[in-house]
Amino acid sequence: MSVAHTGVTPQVHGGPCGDDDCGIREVLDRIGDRWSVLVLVELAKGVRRFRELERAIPGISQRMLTVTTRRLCRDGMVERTAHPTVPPQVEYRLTPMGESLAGAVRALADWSRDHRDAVGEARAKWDAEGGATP
Amino acid sequence: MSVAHTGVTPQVHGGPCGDDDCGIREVLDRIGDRWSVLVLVELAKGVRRFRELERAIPGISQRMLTVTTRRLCRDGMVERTAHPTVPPQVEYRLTPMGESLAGAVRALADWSRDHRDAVGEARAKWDAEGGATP
DNA sequence: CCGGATCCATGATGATACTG
DNA sequence: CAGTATCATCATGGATCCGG
Repeated sequence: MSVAHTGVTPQVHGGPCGDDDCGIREVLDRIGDRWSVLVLVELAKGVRRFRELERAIPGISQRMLTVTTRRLCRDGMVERTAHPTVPPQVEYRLTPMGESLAGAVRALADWSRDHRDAVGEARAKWDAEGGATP
Repeated sequence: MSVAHTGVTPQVHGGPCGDDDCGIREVLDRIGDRWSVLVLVELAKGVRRFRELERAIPGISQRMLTVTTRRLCRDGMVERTAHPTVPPQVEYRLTPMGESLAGAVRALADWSRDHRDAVGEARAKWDAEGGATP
């Protein structure tokens, strides 16, 4: 893709993928989209309001923030608290399970940071050689 | 992209994550697609040939397997060895970096299995309540 | 401020047929 | 066996307008 999307919800085409899956697709179907992890990481820093999340995550649109938070709520990762004030005030915070997931995600992020350069080199090499295998 | 959020709040997990997205998007842009992790997990079991991978991953098409393995090769996760025999014989194996990534992915898969039920319940509850905020 | 609803562009994926 | 090529499809996500 440049991995832009990847279904967040199980696609209609999804295959059986029985036990070979290791359940890995389960998570990726939830956080593999463009924004979920970013919201997760931001909320791991503390309680946030809608507008705060929007400002903290450059490039996200109102719609995608709504869609993403809602999805995370549905999956039990995020808790939403609306105060009936004027103007409206809504707070988002991670549930214990959400915190747990954020921790697991952070491990992967650490891996990414540690190997960023190596991946870049491998890619540059591949591109320079035109995809051959010398 | 630079982060614009106002203040860095104390970390919940102790990990700094101070910059931007912690680089988490970097990995997800590589393995967040539908097939990469499945190929990764299968190759973590040992060397595989093209057909073997195809059979081991239900639902993947020839094209997507080609695209996916090639991408993993380009990023330095997989090594491709073609034997000039008849019929052709091509072997794929993880590089050390690929093994490393597979390990990190396995951790996430473990999380997934451990919380599968909890997520299912949360989702069922949400759906039953029509997305309300009880 | 916090969204919901709609239209639309894009790109990942799938199906199928064809080579070496 | 191990791909390559081409076309069709459909979710994802962006833009925008509207309402509470």
